[in-house]
Amino acid sequence: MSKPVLRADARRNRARVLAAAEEAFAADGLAVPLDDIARLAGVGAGTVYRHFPSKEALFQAVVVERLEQYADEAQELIDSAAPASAFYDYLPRVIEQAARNRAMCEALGAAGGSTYKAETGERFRVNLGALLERAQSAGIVRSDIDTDDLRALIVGALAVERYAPGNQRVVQVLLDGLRVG
Amino acid sequence: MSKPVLRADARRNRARVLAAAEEAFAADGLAVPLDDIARLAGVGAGTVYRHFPSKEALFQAVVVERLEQYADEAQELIDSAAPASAFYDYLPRVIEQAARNRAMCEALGAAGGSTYKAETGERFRVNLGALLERAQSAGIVRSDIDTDDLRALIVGALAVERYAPGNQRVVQVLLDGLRVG
DNA sequence: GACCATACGGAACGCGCGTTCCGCTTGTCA
DNA sequence: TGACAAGCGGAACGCGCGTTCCGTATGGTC
Repeated sequence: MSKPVLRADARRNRARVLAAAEEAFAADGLAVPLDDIARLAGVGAGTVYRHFPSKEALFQAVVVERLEQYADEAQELIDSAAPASAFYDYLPRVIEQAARNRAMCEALGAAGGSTYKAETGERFRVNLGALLERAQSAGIVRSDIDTDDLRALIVGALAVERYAPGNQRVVQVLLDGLRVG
Repeated sequence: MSKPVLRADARRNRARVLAAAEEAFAADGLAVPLDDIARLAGVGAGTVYRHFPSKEALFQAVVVERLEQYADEAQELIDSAAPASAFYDYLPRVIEQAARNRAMCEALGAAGGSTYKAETGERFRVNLGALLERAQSAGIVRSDIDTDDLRALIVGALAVERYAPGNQRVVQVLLDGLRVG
């Protein structure tokens, strides 16, 4: 249950694998062959499996790391920015970042996220909800949507971005739809 | 180049394969194994390949058929309904139909549709554009978006529907974003 | 009813990829 | 510095699936 203290080379290799996975998954999503990740990391396939029980688990690790970053960014805005600007700063930024990252598109878009969604990215969800509620209280965002609706909208925006990269107008339509009517 | 006149059983089997493919692709998308389709159609795998050069081609055939239906529906509304109601009738309907059909979600969402998109579904695209322009001329839809933007929005809506099925509110946000601001 | 091109079924093939295994290497600690 | 556990690489395995092949069946025709 605890950490049996990793050997130095093991620690180094683990970091390499994570970095390689981050890059490879971002570019090609879950579809990237695990051997490619191993080669990119400069290790053998067996080494990857020493550190992660499965390809899926490695993917999870990468995704969770990113979701924590997103949660951090949200937290900063919650702490320091006005409700209105915080919300409308954050949303396009997260959408753009995630759209450039196929791993995040697939992870966020996975219908329901069902199985393991429970704890994964909970902090992201909570902070997203906080940003939303503050914006709603400030009267700048329509009040008939909740956190899950917003998350769904982000998924939609990601699909749009992947379909027509860099199309500002379409994402703008989404944002305009959120404003109080 | 022409039709060498199909034998009766061949014609029957071709129809069965198409029907089975329609059902299977709708449920599971391109991921469904071709053997499953063959079994569902009550034929052998070889028979499927006698009628379609590849699984991908069969998928295409199914998708094109559906796109023609969508184009037909658009045409009817163009011919008989007022610009405003035509547009806002059509969009949710197509979104709902396509969302229930994984094949259509994947086909429409395929980034760019690049390779073969040229002619495939062109009639759908054209009619969609007509509905949009009429609604814009009537002053009921913002004028800063074009047909491709609208198509991208549909892709986004499909992603939303698949993520949170039956969520009326989210699709409503999209539609509201389209109205003149 | 017989002939034969057309069409059929499903076994077999090839390939890609996730995962496992095992003989060898290397960091660690006394 | 020697010994041993921890870690490593990459070959090998198993499986799923798209595609092909070929011996058999059958609809159309005279």
